[in-house]
Amino acid sequence: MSIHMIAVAGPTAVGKTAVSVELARLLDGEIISADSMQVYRGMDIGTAKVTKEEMKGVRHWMIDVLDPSEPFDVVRFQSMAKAAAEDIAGRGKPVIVAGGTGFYLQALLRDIDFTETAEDADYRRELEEKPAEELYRMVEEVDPESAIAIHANNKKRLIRALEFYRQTGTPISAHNEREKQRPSPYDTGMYFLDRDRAKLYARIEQRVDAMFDEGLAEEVRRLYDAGAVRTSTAMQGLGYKELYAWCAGECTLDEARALIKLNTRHFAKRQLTWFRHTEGMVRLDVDEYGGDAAATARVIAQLEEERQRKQTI
RNA sequence: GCCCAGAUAGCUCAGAUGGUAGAGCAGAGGACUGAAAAUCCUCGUGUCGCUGGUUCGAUUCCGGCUCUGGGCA
Repeated sequence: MSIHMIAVAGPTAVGKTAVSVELARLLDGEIISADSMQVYRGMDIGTAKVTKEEMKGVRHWMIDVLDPSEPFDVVRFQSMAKAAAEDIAGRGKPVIVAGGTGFYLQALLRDIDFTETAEDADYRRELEEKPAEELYRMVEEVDPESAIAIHANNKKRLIRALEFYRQTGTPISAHNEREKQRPSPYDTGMYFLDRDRAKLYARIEQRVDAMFDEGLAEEVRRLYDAGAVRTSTAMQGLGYKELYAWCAGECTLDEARALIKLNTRHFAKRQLTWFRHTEGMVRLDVDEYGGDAAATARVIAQLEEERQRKQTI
């Protein structure tokens, strides 16, 4: 029997946390957080990390598992989350994957194969120094398919394509194609929360203000004083990168606050683009349930039951 | 009250020696398979404040009015 997973996705600030906790209580499940920033210890306010009270006794995984100085990426997430899922399922409980990082959700739910390769920091550094046009020409050379798929200005993805080719001797486009065909090995139901755009944006702004009231600036200052590195994965987090600039004396606190609101809105929009286009994702408008987490969780539980019943027929 | 400068896209502004206009930001849409809260792409028609006049034609020139800055009283 394959592992039963239920994904609760959605843009930042829609209310995923509360819904996932209610759902876990309803189904007696455990939650795996699919979030690239909540894994870091000491980054609580800016990541809107679930508090002990909000957990309501539900066990959470993938939270506070790393120090901000450590790098983190999909592969690492996938292996850790997969182990957690097996642990939970091994005890006969449903796995609830909650989070807004679409890429992570996909990696776990579809069990994408990221062929294990050794880090090659030197090669990457070498590529980073080259202009985009040159990288693009190199990709055209070894992997014309990727050259079509990746925009010539997207250095990050061009570098990855080159890196992949050098490490495996095969084009990443072929690998991607293969992974795309593969169906999920799990029994998964995917739901994403959404709500009126204007309301979502208003919530984001209110939440940023609330974070400042709770001491976001001080939290980042603490990290900064502890020697956080600007280019680290942790410091790419929303709220952290802007306030890092403030710590470095590059802008005022008000400017940082406004930028955080703006960047968070942009981020929410990107998340929505991802989820809307994910095959099998069911959209739930939380406004329809009066923004009530328990009610929303009940709807998901019901849809899940129907989905599973249809499957056995 | 007088003088000066403005009044153009949601915001900040540019522009045409008269032929109905364009950037940045916001906003919208999209991509994404080892940085993903990252990285990257696409999308700009609005009574050019109102009203007379000159003109084939005015948002562009001239007059008046309204409003907003600044200055003088």
